[in-house]
Amino acid sequence: MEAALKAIAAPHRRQILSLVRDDELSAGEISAHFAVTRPAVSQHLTVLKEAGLVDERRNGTRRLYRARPEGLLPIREFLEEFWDERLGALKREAETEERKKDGRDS
Amino acid sequence: MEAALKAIAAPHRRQILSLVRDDELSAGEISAHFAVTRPAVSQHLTVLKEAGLVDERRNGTRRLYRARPEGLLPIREFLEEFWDERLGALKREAETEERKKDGRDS
DNA sequence: CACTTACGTTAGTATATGCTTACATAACTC
DNA sequence: GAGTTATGTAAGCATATACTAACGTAAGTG
Repeated sequence: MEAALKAIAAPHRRQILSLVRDDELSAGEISAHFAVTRPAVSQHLTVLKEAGLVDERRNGTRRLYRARPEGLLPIREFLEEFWDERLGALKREAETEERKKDGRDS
Repeated sequence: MEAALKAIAAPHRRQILSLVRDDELSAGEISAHFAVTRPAVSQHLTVLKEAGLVDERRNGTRRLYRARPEGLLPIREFLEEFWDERLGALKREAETEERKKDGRDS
């Protein structure tokens, strides 16, 4: 999860992910969308690939990339667990408050 | 979302978040859980606070922190949208394949 | 009011990151 | 096989980040 989080923490990489979410694109097509140089985009693609967020497929001299949404699952699970258990904690606190207010205490 | 993503991309900050998820803790209590110095933790708390991921409350000389799970919502939404639309794209592709196989084409 | 406690803030440093330019490579094209 | 196309890799640089040690400060305590 660590790698995936760091990967999507950078705006350019999120944009790249969005680009290859629905379409499989070549490195060149991807870099055409950015102001930075092609090697910079290539480096971002490497980061995304190592984080398991994109798949790479070679076709002739081109390399085609496509999003790999499963790579985001660990992050989703982390967030959902955090969220749900926090809500659970709030609920418990509310119930504690309720008991206090009612003058009950067990 | 940018700030929240960068905030949770650092392991120490995720650990801090987990610590204050269920309990409100003071800066000192939090830093007691880490090998790094107290100022380092204090800096992490500032980052988390500015990202909207924790609330700070002052009580005498102490500062009490607690997780603010709503701060994670934008990230959750980003991930869920990404996920859902990607699945949609896969579905459309599958249907296209289906049509090809069947020899139909409209 | 001196003293302590619980903190944040500053300055400095080492490492990581994002980028560029220059170079290397692998696959098609004649 | 020489030349072109598509792309990754390496070296170098500027900025950001995570940390430490030293200092500043506001709120309680005698």
